[in-house]
Amino acid sequence: MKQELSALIQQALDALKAQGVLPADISPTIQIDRTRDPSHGDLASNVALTLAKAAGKNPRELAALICQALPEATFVKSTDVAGPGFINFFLSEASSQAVVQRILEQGERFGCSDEGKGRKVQVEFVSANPTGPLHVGHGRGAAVGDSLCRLLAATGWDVSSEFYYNDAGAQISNLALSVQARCKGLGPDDASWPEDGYRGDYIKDVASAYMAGEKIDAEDRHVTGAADADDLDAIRDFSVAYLRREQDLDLKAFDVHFDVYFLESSLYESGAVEQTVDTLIANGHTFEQEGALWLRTTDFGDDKDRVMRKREGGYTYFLPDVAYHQNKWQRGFARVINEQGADHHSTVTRVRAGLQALDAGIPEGWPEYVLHQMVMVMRSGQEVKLSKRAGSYVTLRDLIDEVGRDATRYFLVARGPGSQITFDIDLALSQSNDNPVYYIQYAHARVCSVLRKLEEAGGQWQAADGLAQLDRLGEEHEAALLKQLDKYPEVVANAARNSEPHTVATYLRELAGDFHTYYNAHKVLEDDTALRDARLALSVAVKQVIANGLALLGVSAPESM
RNA sequence: GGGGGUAUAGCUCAGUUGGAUAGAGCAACGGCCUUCUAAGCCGUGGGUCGAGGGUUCGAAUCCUUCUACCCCCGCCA
Repeated sequence: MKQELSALIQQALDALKAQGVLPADISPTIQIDRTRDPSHGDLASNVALTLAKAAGKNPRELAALICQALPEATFVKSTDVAGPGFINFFLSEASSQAVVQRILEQGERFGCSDEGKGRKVQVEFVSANPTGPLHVGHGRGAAVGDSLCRLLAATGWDVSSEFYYNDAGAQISNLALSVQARCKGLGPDDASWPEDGYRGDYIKDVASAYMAGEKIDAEDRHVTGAADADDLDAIRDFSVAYLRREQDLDLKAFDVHFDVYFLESSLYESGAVEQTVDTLIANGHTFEQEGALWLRTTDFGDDKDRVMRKREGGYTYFLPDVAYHQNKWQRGFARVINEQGADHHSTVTRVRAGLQALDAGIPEGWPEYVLHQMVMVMRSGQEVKLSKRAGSYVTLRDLIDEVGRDATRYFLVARGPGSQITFDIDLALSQSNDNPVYYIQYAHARVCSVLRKLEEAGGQWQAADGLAQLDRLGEEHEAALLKQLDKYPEVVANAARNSEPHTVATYLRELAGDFHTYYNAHKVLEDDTALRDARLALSVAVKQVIANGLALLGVSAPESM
């Protein structure tokens, strides 16, 4: 619709140029916006404002001239010059109502687009090391990352979700030692408890499962407990598999799925890390100092140079990071989006710098990052500290079990990643109406309820009947709904393009609000069957869009509440 | 000291990429269930958009200088 209007304005401008009213050498980009206030029509353009100076006319006068020069079009009912010089467009009822038909025809595909054109995109998120259950921060990453995947898939991208972790580093030896200590009956307060060991109770569970010879099936590995407290290698393998499985269960309960699990250790095994070092050296971006090998990341915008190979010979985590992203590049992803906690933001410049230094033709802004801020957890008015080592943090599973998946997901994805959020457990537990996810789901359930009511009364409704009567939708509340529904595909496209899933949540809140208002003001199941059919069509369209939108957030759309 | 983030109603947050009179929810107050689910609706009150300067027809939004809070700044990941 915006495109059609834009074309009309272009024609008007051309006509004015031909008449000599406008200088021939101007070529403005024509901007069309949705209006906020219904009295401003449905769509508006500011061309007259942007062109006024070049045209040497005052904006309102110019707007009037453009209006007069606009060709007739069936979908435009009227135009108006308003405010400082906006051109307001009032669409014909038929063209506003047509959105209902599009929704009913396209069903769950409504809102989808082909913007990605089948190109490959990867979203890496969560990427927690297997040293403990997932906490709320991981939950936020999971909610945002998974929603991004759904958005990208809906907009025509070939999406691959990826989970990256380390099963071999210092953290993992630490884990193995902790489990071993538990196997031997030690506790965190004993003198011989490993320094920096993991103190959480879950370590005890890992130990007893290991000693019981349990068989562990994680998504990407399978291990049986050797029940030998002296075999540290066996303990390590078992512990990693056990905690990976725990995380899998957390993610499954959250309805989050990964296509690929990628091991940091594989980068060493394949020689990718060595190759990366060699390339960086060959490209002349490195230097040696005090026995360590450095990469001159300051050449690429970093604020200081970084060590790649330590004096004692091992690599810092920075190097596998670069090797890993080179690997992603080689896999042919047009876009890579890394969803991480904001505490990792310093790696952004570093990794990009490393990739530039490879001189492999990787774009400067690649990969993209979505960084989410901390999640503060409150209980009884007090902050619960998130500390893996202390083992006293609130796990994602706790929240899902207590609050429910839908509410947890919605809460974690409904706000911009940049905003710090406070997860108030008492509030979430209190079953109060504070959580807007119910508000949205309720709108969906209400439509289902109306349909059930119709059926109980022996009535029937078919899409075709409703679509034939769309011109009966003349109420103000109906106009507002139609306009809101029409906006949906744009919301999805923008959310996917800008990696902002929370805008979908905001949109759904508005749509649900519009529907509740409408529902209270007008009866759907009218005796007048033509009117009834039209309103049912509109209601079913609302139900469809809510279901589509909630699906993008990974939240269910219940038929009844 | 350097880098990043944030600052909008009492509280939690939106704000359509620079548009018209800045919006929701919660909290407060007042109304609406013999009629499709009241997890709902309607109404009232509540704001120097952190502060100053700049850019222009027009700024919560862009630039700049401050202030406050959070995160990062290791040859840890």
